Amino acid sequence: MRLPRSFYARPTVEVARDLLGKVIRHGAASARIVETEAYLGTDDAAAHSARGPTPRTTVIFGAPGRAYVYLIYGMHYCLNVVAEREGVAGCVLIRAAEPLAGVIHLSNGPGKLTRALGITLEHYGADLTRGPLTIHAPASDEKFDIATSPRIGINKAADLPLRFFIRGNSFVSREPRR
DNA sequence: GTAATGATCTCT
DNA sequence: GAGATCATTACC
Repeated sequence: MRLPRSFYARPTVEVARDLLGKVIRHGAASARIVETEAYLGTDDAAAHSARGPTPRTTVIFGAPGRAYVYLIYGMHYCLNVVAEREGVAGCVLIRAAEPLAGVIHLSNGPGKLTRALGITLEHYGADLTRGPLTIHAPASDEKFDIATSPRIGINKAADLPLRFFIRGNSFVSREPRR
C-alpha cells in the first residue's frame, strides 16, 4: 500500500525516521529503505534550502510527498523526499536501500542507489503517491533498531544527529567519519 | 560572463 | 589520498 500524502506532511525528522523499513519502487525494481538523512529548511546550514528557494530547490518548499532529485559532483544523482506541509522547507535524503526485486548490483551510497533504481532528473518533482516512482509500506512489519548519527559528506552543521539507519543492516552505506 | 563549489564514488 | 566532471550558485 502506498504511503498517503499525510505521511509526508509532518516534521522532516519524523518522516526521515519513519521512512526506514519502507519500500521504494520504480517500475519493476524495489528496495527497502535502510538509511536516510533529514535536511531541514532555513535553519539547517547544510541543506540546499538553507538560503531560501532557488530554481533548483523550489520543490523543497512545495507540496510534500514529491521527489527532489539533483546532480552532485557532476556524476551522481541523489534522491530526496519532500517533507513538511506546503510552504515549509524540508526533505529527506534516501542514502541506502536493500534490494528486493529487479535491482542489480546495488552497492552502497546515495549515488549508486539512484543509478541502480534508474532515477534521474526526469523524476525531479515527481509525485511519490502516484506514478512510476512510489514508496510503500512493507508487506509485513519487521522489527528493527533505529540508530542515529551525524550526517555524512557535508561540511556544515556536520555535528547534528540527523542521519537515521537500521542498526546492523549490511546495506547501510558506512559509518560517519570522525 | 566567469569562477567556485559540492548531501559522491572508484581507484591507488 | 586524489581525480573525475558539470549543474547550480554567487558575484562581477
